[in-house]
Amino acid sequence: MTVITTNTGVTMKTRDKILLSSLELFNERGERNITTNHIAAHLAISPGNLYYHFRNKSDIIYEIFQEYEKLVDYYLDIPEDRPMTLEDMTFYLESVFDGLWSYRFFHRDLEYLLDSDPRLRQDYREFTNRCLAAINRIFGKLADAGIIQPQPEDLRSAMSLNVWLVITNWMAFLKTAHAAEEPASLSLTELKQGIYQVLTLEVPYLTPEYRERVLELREKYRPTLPEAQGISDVEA
Amino acid sequence: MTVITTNTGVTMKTRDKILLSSLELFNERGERNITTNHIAAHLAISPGNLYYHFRNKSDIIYEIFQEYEKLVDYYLDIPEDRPMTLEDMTFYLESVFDGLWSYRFFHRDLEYLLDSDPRLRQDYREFTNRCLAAINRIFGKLADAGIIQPQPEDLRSAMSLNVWLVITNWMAFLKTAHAAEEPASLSLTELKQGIYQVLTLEVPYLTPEYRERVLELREKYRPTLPEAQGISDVEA
DNA sequence: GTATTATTAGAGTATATACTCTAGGCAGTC
DNA sequence: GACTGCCTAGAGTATATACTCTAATAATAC
Repeated sequence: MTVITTNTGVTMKTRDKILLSSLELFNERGERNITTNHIAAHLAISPGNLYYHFRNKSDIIYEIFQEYEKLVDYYLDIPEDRPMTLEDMTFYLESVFDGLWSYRFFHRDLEYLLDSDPRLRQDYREFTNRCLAAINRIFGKLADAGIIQPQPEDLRSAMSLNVWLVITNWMAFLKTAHAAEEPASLSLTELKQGIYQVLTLEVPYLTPEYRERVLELREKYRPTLPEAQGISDVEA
Repeated sequence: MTVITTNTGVTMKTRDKILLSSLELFNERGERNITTNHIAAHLAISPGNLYYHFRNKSDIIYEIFQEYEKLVDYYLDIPEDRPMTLEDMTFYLESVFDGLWSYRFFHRDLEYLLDSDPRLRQDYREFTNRCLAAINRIFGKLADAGIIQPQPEDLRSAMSLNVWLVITNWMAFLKTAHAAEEPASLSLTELKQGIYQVLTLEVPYLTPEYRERVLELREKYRPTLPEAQGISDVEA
C-alpha cells in the first residue's frame, strides 16, 4: 500500500491524490481544459500510473460526483422529529452552497458530462429528484413551524423547482456577469450571495411573525458592490 | 458573389450557409462536439472554403451570438407609450423562450465560450444587463397596469434576477432531468413549460383583479406527464 | 476578350488528447 | 534470496482538431 505525503503533510494514497488533484484542477480551470496528462503532470506521476488507478477520465469524474452526492445528501438529511428553525434553514442554505462551491466544476459542463456517461446521467437525475424532494420537505416544515404560510402542494413543488433552478444557476450567472478579469475571480463569499436570491423567493410567503427576522437574515447576504448586480449600470 | 441553393430552395451565400449549419449542428449536438471539419463536411464544402469565410471557430460563434442578441433585443423592446397587457407579457415570455430555443447551444457551453473569447464575454455581460433591465421594466409596467402589486425597487431587482436565473437554467434542467433517451429529445413545447415556472414567481404578487386570469394562463404551460417533474417519483 | 478579384478544393500540418504497453521497482513473506 | 502482488515510469500510439497553403476555378470589371 504505497502512500505519498502531500504538501499538506497529510499521508495519502495515489488514488486519492488523483481524485483530489482532479477536483482541484477541474474546479479551477474547467473539466474541458484539464486532460488526464495535466492531472498526472500536476501530481508528478506518469500517465501510466494514473491509468493504473482509473480506467478513464469518466471514471474519475464519476467518482468525484459520488463524493459530491454523498456530501449534499448528508447535508440535506432533514430530521423529521422536531420542528424546523431559522437556524436550520440557514444551515441548509449555507451547506448547499458550500457543496456547490467544492464541486463547482460539475455544473459547468454538466450536459456534456451526462452525455458522455450514462451512469452519471442516471445518478444525477436521481440526485436532482432527491434535492427537489428535500427542498419540498423544507418548505413543508417551514410552514409547519409558522415561518412561511402553507401553500398547496402544486405551488410548493413549483416553488421548490424554482429554488433549485436559482441555486444551480447562480454560480454560472456570477461567472458570466464578471468582466474579463482573471478566470479564478470567484469567491465562496460571492457565491453565498445566492442565498439572498433564494430568500427572495420566500419573501412573499413569510408569516408576519417571522417576516422581519428573515428579511434581516437575507440582508446579511445582500450582494455587495456594483459587480454582478447587473441592474444598476444600465440605461433607463 | 457565389450563391448556392440549399435544400430549402432558398438561395444563400456560402457564408450564411456556414452560419446556419453551424447553428443547427451546435444546437443538435453541442458546440463541444462539432468541429469546423464537421461543419464543412455537413455543407459538402472544403475546410479551406470555410476558413476563407471565417478566421476561426470563435468568429462563427461570435457572429451567431450577435444574431441571438439582436433577436432578443428586438423581442424585449418594451413600448413605453401604453400600459402593458397580459397579452404583452405572454408575448415576451413566448418570445424569450423561442429565442432560447433557436440558440440553445449557446447557454450549454456558455462559460467555456466566454472564457475563449473576450469580445463575447463583454457583449454577453452587456446583453445580460439589458435583459435584466427589460425584465425589471416589465415588472414595473405590470404593476402600473395593476396586474401585480408594486414592489420596492430592491425587491423588484432581485425578482428580475430570479426570473432570469429560472429562464436561463430551465433548459439545462430539462435536459439533465431527462432519462438516458435520445440526446435530441427536447422539444420547444417542453421548453415553454418554463413559462409555468416563471409565472410561479409572479403568483404571490398578483392583484386580486388579475389573479384568476394569470393562474389560468399559467395552467396552459403546466408541465405534462411525469417526465421532468422531478418531485413525483421520489421516496417519502 | 483579358485582367482582376472572389471563391473553392483538397491535401497537409502542428498540436493535443485519451489511453496503452512493457519493463521494472518495492514491500512483504517464506 | 526468490517469489508475489502492488505500484510506477515513460515511451509510444491512434485519432482528432483547428487551421494553413497552394493552386485552380468562377465571377466581374473594363
